[in-house]
Amino acid sequence: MATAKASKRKTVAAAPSSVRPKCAARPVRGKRLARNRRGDTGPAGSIRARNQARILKAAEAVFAAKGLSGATTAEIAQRAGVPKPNLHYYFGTKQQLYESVIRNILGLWLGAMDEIRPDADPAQAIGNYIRSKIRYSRDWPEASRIFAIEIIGGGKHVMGFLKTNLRKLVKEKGEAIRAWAAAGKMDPVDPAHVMFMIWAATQTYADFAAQIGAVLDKNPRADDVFETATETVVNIVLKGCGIAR
Amino acid sequence: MATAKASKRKTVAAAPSSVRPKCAARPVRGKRLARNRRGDTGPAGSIRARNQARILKAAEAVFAAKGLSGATTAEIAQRAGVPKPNLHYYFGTKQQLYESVIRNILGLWLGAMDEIRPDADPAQAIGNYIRSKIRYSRDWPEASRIFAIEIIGGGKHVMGFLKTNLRKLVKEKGEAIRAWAAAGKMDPVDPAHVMFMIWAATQTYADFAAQIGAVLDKNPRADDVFETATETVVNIVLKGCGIAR
DNA sequence: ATTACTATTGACCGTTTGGTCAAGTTTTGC
DNA sequence: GCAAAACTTGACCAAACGGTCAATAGTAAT
Repeated sequence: MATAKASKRKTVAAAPSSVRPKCAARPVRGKRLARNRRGDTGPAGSIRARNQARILKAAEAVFAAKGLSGATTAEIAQRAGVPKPNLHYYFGTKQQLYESVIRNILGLWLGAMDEIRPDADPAQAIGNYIRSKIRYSRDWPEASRIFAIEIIGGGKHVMGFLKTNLRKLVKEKGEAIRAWAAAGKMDPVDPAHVMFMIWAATQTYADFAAQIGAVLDKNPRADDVFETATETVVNIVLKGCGIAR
Repeated sequence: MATAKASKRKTVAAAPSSVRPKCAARPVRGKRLARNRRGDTGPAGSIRARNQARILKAAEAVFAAKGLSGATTAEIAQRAGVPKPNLHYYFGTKQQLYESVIRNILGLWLGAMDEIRPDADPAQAIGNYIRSKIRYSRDWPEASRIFAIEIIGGGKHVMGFLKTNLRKLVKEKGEAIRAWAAAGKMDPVDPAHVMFMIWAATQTYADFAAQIGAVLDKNPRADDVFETATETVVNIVLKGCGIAR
């Protein structure tokens, strides 16, 4: 389809002599042609929305496997089924595309945290939080991997998020945990480190899937792996924190 | 020093006209000049050993921060304080240098596992294992990060290690854990998943140091962070597995 | 001192890569 | 139905990169 259409268009720079007049009258360069990125969402751009989604999805896969520097725009474009300039048309530079992908991911991070509230039962709250984090590792492993690579590399694209949103969240949820401990519902653990432990233990099923699959000699995405994983992590964390059920 | 010596050597290709005779009589190409990489160790090559160590150390730092594809040979060479061709002289290609770095890291991995033996006391054995893994995360965070990036990317350079050495190790140590459970010394947990959890919870202090530092608003390498981390992880895992102390 | 080997390095090269451009087509608003 | 805006894309480029080479310098054994 695309090829058929493309064949109609004739190339113009096919002058056999390789002189090329070097574009004497370049467009002013500075006005920048006002890259038309409009309000981003909105019904007026269904083509825009569709293509952006395709490109973002492809970019997610490639960034997850190879990181920012290892990913090539050509591979992302091919995976998305669009020519490379199209990608730049929608997202500007590779950096900006990466930042768009990261922004998507951070939204999901915060959502899962809502489970933990001081008025809830700790076994329910923390248990459900762990379950949802492991489910998330199974269903969106690529998001987790991109985040992991980003943090390992120093996290400079997410430092703002970490120092504001996430820090605040840890403080809030930490208060809940401290309140539970004060009420004798659990041991007086260090809330932040417990959260680090939960994050690590749950995200490892996305980030280190290759290792887990190799060691278990199983498909790491198999249901029984995730069931045993969930059970193990929930049991150890709850019992380890002295939370009765 | 190096510069002073270099200034003595005169360039030879500085013919002002840019013709360059194109090296008509190239050395046969095929005999390959027998890249002299000797037995690798040995006292006869103290220069070799020193330079290889410098380069490996620099490579470790750069690979840990940027991964295989993000690292440039120029940056590694600069960090090592040697010119780029020197790096190729000792290690061949970037790939091969990377594999050398990886090989170094895998050695450390196995060493730390020796702690776990069936005849030991589980609280001691597992507790010490966790302590040594966290210490390792503090002292060699770069090794952990390289390993993490490698696994996230699919682990193709370490798959052999994972499917043989590590799988065997997990099976062996798993037997020990099962034996402890059978003897009533701990709960009947799934050994492999407990190990995954321990690895995740300990390595996170190397791999995710940037996140931990940002959330805690502290230097993530500070002693008190590591002490609280160790205490938290040891307590939760031991208690969570029903191991009395 | 001669020889043989090891180590050092400036200059270079082919390829890959992110990004641009201008000419084209399609869609939208009126 | 037409003009403006949005979208598409082959061809291209400069910079960066991994890697090579041949000339040179240092070192050790005889």
